[in-house]
Amino acid sequence: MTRHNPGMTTDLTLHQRRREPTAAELDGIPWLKVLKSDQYERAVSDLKVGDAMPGDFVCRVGRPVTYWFGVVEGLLKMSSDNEQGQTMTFAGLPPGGWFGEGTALKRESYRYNIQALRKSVVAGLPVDTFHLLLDHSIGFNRFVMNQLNERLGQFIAAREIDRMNNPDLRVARSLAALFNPILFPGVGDVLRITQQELAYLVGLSRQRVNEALTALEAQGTIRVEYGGLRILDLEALRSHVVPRVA
DNA sequence: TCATTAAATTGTT
DNA sequence: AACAATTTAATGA
Repeated sequence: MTRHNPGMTTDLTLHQRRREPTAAELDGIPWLKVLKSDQYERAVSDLKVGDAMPGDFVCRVGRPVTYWFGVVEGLLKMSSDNEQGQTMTFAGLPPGGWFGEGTALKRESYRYNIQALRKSVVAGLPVDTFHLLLDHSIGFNRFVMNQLNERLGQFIAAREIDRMNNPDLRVARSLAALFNPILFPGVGDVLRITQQELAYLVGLSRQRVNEALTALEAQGTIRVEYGGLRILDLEALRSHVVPRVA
């Protein structure tokens, strides 16, 4: 697990900067496409979006669940505070990612902090609507099931990443997670992330991340672009073993 | 639309 | 951590 202290305390985005979603934003919400017209209408009318500024909290540990959240644009991080008050970052959340279905299902309280790493657009579906869709839409159930299954795989992979001491491998596997097309269909071929942001997520220095990215590019699995990364070979990122540096 | 300037990001030590 | 180089975004004529 990676640790760092952002030291910011802002309020929940959907409570503060809430507004109606635009057509383009609705288009970026993957599960809307599986709904039948009446359910679609209901979902769209209940959906809210909010603009999150860097450091803003989308949700916090212990707060009662109000929404099922998704990333429309930008980059969020999922983290948790340990006893010593340090922050452990579990995962980065790029566009197209929806999370918290576990807690939404059980109507519990949030088990993670979700915070914006950069200016982002966050969407939220009220829990009641979430349950309504679960009760009436097979397509929605299938989406959520897929989501849960894929995320389980991601968490198992994350534990392995944590044990790895090779920074190149850590970066590669973390990137593979961010490029997961099932969990984050909004990402596509180019992931918008700075090397500094990636460094925060994987818990390495920016220099070391830069080095790893250069190696991955030389290997032909990604291409480094200004403010983002282009995926060329996802399978290689997931499994390919980076040559040991000695 | 283009040129200039500021800001952000990257590459390197 | 610091710095230079590069790329993008913002500004205004």
